[in-house]
This record gives sequence, structure tokens and C-alpha cells, in this order.
Amino acid sequence: MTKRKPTKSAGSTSMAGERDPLPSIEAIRAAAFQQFAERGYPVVTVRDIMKACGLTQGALYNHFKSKDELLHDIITSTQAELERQCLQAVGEAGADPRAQLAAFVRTYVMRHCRLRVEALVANREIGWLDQERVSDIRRSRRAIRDILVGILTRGIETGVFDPPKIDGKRDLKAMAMALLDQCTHISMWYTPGRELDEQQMATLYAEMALRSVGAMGK
Amino acid sequence: MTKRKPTKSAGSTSMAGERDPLPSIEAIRAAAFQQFAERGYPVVTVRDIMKACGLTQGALYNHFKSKDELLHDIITSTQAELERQCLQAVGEAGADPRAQLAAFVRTYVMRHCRLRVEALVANREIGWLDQERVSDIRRSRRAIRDILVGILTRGIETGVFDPPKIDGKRDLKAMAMALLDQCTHISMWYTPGRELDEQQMATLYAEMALRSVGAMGK
DNA sequence: GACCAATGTAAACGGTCGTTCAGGGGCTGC
DNA sequence: GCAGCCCCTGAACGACCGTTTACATTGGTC
Repeated sequence: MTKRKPTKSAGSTSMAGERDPLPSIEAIRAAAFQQFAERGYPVVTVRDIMKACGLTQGALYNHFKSKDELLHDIITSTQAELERQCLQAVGEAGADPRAQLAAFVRTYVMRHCRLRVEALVANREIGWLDQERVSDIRRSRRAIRDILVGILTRGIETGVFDPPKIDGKRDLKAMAMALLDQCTHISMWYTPGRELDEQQMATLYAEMALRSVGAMGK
Repeated sequence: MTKRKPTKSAGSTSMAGERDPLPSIEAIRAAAFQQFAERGYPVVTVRDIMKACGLTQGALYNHFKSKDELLHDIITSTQAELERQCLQAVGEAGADPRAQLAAFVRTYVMRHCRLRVEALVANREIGWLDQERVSDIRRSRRAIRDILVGILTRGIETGVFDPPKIDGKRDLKAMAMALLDQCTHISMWYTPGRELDEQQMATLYAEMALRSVGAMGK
């Protein structure tokens, strides 16, 4: 008995300025992010997660229906925020497809450098979710790809892009996937303190993308 | 009792021309590849693998010390073969860094399209191996990256490449990783029967790579 | 001060996992 | 025909998993 104090749980938005450690549900989310990123969903146990935030296993089920739902929750929110940021970046970039592509890549790369943990989990752990739960995440991924396809299409129409033609054919979806793969997996190996910082990496990747699609002039 | 016939196990190289189903150890390797690729190492059980090749769980341990060693075995052989093919492709491409880069990317992409299952396992499941077992695989990955860095370096020295400079600096390792990420993860989504076949995908990716690094002239 | 919903603990449940092991057939070489 | 080896089966073992349950403690409301 008498193990630990109840850690002052949530309680909506109380007076600001306190050093509330974290509402339990947020602490669980954070611990799960960390552990999933480091070791992978299937080998991280409920006991691991809850110990990491100073609770016992059973307490998880006061906040989430299951371990599956916890993963789905954190991936969904990450993915939605990514989609939102991409849309916003393109929307603010004006009408030039070159500026749109650069803005998209810069935003995408910067986010994947800065939020490596979140990106890693969202990209690597989807497979463990069951079919129903995974479908809206796939939809979001397709949506992001199609933003890119749209930029490429408009760039070709307006004559500012000239992507490679293979045997007279183009596959813009494949090109979009290639660019996305490149930008996504930076989260697997980038660490702060490299030769180039996040902003410079974003610039490098945007430059490579523009070159890949044959962006003309300035 | 009387469950199945002993499936005519190995027996070194007997007379050719027979329809030997497969030596058990090869059947296990193949089944493990398939299952690991489809569902991921931690959730595939020893019972799953052995049932898929018509044996019982215990028989695994006549051929491998553990489930871990099985994974290590199949990843190591895949990785070694990849490294060998890359080296050979570059070696046969002559002295021009442009031809070397194109040959490297073509080989790498073609392999990752054609052997999606093997590539997927080798790239995705490393994390489950313990520290000692994973080190030589990481070494091989670094070696492959350094082949690319070497090509880029020579291309810059001879003036046929002009990769992006960010604030006056270059990060060739980062560029090599970017190119590799792009080519590697094609195995996650490419399926035969697309607009472009494997050869054409290889051509597309080689063209994109050459453009990214600013390859000059012809 | 009695009630209530929220949140926590600790133990337990049923299931499944990787691995081990005693036993038994079928080769091969003598 | 028998020894010795290889390979397999089928049962068993101990450990650990996700989840459920019974119960305690809190803070807020009338």
C-alpha cells in the first residue's frame, strides 16, 4: 500500500502558470511515442509504457480502449497535422508550381527532421493496425501524394517543369512517391548536429526535387 | 499418428532433373521471407513459419539456433548479395562517374522492384536483431552508401557533377542517403503491372538521380 | 456529510510465445 | 542386420502478453 501520490491528474484547463507535470493521458501518449519509436509497437508492452510514466498497467484502460487504439490515436493525430501543414504551405506559396514544390518539400523535410520520433512512428508502425483503423491514414497519405501530383501536373501544363519521359511515357504518381520516400525517410537517420541543420537540409531537398522535375529558369 | 511423409529432405546435390520440392532448410528460409515480409518479424511465430512449410515447430531448431538467427541469416545473405551487385555494376560501368551513378541506381532499383519481398525484409526488420548481430549489416549499408559518396566525389573533382551547395557547404553523405532512401523504398509500393515496368522505373530513377546531382552534358 | 464520477492499484485470467526434450522412424556404411 | 546419424513429431515448460476485475482514493456538488 501507499505507493505514490496520484500525480495530480488532468482537470480541464485550470489556472495557467503551474508546473503541472502532465495530464495522465498526455503522459501516456508521450511515453508511447518514445517507446514505439525506439523499439517498435509489437515489442513494447503496456507495462513498459505505463511504467515509463509512473503508472500501473491497468490505468491505461481508463484512457484508451486498447493498446491498438492508443497507437491509432497517436498516428492519426500526427498524420492529420502533417496533411494540414502541407496544404497550408502550398496554399501560401502563390501560383507558381516551382514555389509550391519548394514550399511543400521544405515544410515536409523540416517537419520530419524536427519531429523525428512522431514521423518515425507514423510511418513505420501503421502495419500493426487492423484494416478498418488503417484506412483513413492511407487516405491521408494518398491525399498528400496527390498534392504533389497536382503540383507536377500544373508545372508541366504551364511549361515550368519538364520531368523525365521514359519511352515517351510519364508516371507522375511514381515520381511523387519517389520524392516523398526521399523526404519521409530522412527521419530514420537525420540527427541534429550534422553538417547541415534542419533548414539547410530542407533547402537541399527542395533543390534536389526541383532539379529532378526539371524546373526551368528562376 | 501417420501425419505426413517425411518430404524427402536435402541430400546434397543428387542427380538433377528431379522435382525435389525443396530441402527443408530452404523451405524454411522461403516461408520465413514470405511471412516476415507480409506481417513483420515480431508477430510471425515459429509455428506460423513451420506450418507454412509443412513441418512442426520443433523442426526449426534442427536448422537454426533460434528465431533470431533465422532472421539474421536471411537478412545477411540478402544484404551481402545487394552489396556485391552494386559493386559489380559500378565496376563494369567504366570510369565516367555519370555512367557509374546511372549503373548503380539502375541495378539498385531493378533489384528492389524485382525482389520486393527480400528487400522489404532486409530493410524493415533489422531493428529486431540484437546489437551484435546487426553490426555487420550496418557495415554493409555504410559500404553501399560510401560507394555512392565515392562516385559523387569523383564526379565533382572531374567537373561532371555539380550538386547543390547550401550556404557554401555540401553534405555528400546526406545526398547519398537521400538517393538511397528514394531507391530503397520503391519496394514498399511498387507492383508489377504499373504504367512503367521495372526497367523503365530503373531508367526513371537513374535520370532523376543524374539531374539531382547536376550531371553535365552527355 | 453523503453521493458520484474519475482515476488509480494490485492481482488474476486465459492465451500464446520461443524453446527444449524424449522418442521414433528412415538412411547410409559396414 | 545393425549401429549411428539426421531429421522429425508432439508434448511440455516457463515466461510474458493484453485485458479484466475488485477495490481504494480522490475532488467536486448538492
